[in-house]
Amino acid sequence: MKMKYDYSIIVDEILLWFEKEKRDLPWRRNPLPYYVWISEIMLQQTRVEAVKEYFKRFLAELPTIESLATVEDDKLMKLWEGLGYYNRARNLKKAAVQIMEQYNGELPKDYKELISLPGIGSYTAGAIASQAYGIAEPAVDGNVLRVTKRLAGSYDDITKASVKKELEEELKKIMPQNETGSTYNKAGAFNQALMELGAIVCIPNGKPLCEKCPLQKKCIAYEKNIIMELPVKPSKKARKIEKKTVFVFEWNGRYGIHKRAKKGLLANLWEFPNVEEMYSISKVERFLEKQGILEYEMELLGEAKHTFSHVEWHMLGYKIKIKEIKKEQAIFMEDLVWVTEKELFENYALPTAFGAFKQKI
DNA sequence: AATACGGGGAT
DNA sequence: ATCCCAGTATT
Repeated sequence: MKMKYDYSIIVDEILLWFEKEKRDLPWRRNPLPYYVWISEIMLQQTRVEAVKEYFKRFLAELPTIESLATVEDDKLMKLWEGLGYYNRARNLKKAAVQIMEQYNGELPKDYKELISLPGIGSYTAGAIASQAYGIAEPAVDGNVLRVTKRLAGSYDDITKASVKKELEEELKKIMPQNETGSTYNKAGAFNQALMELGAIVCIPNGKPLCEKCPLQKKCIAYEKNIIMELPVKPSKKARKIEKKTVFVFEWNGRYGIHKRAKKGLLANLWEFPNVEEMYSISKVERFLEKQGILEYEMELLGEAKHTFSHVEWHMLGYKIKIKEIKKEQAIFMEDLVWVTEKELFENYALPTAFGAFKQKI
């Protein structure tokens, strides 16, 4: 038998706590819709600390929606390099173009219009509507799920979309409305307060700081001493392992890099050319000969491992300094672009997965 | 309802 | 080694 928790009883207390304890974050200084939007996209599945510098640099380079709508893709990717989930950046630009064309260059206020834009789902639509426009829409992220399920002492599986949807509907009913004439954005503050509590008090991984929690007396999980059991989140399945041999080719003082496929992992980003499986030195020698690379110096760059959310790369790197090559045989080399070290570092977005070898260039 | 999609910090 | 982060889009 499932007990409903009445979240309306926490509103005033969590708002008071938030005003006292909230962190000073770059995107809280001036909640313009564009700033809120960029910060919320960057913060998806990404820690606050990681976002701070990316946020500042991004806005210094692309200060307006119009500048985002017209930015070169390579520059956009370079600004996002290392932040991960690169489709977020592509969707940002797609949405910016749409906003210029359909919304007269201004981010819409309406929740349904927001959620129709690429990269904006229920969480982000609620975050923008509430924080930038003061509209009473909930913004349910991982923090909010954790905090509310602990408050309610609920064993709901928070990985289920239905659980998130139900919580959104429940919170929407008790969201504080902004008072007319007031400059205090209660709706935006309430959403942020729940997330802030989740981020700095009711934390994931390890013991939450219940002694610092303003809602301790209203927390069922605390009362029943089941804090560590909540929230319920079934473990995910194991990652698969992919082995690769990565080549850092140097030729006439330039490095050969390759553009990845348009779809899939690290889509459209640059990489050092690579093949499946880990090649021994003798296998590399045979491979290079087949490619018409007749004279070269080989240097073993060693192994590197990179873990993605759903796959793991085990890589073995070789630096190949090419002296002589018969280009007509070099099928593998055909679509390489040869760039200087300076260009590689300044102009081409190379994912972190290749960082171990980029460093040994 | 599952799965793909990055990277890093904390335990 | 595992978890999980101010999630969304696609299958």
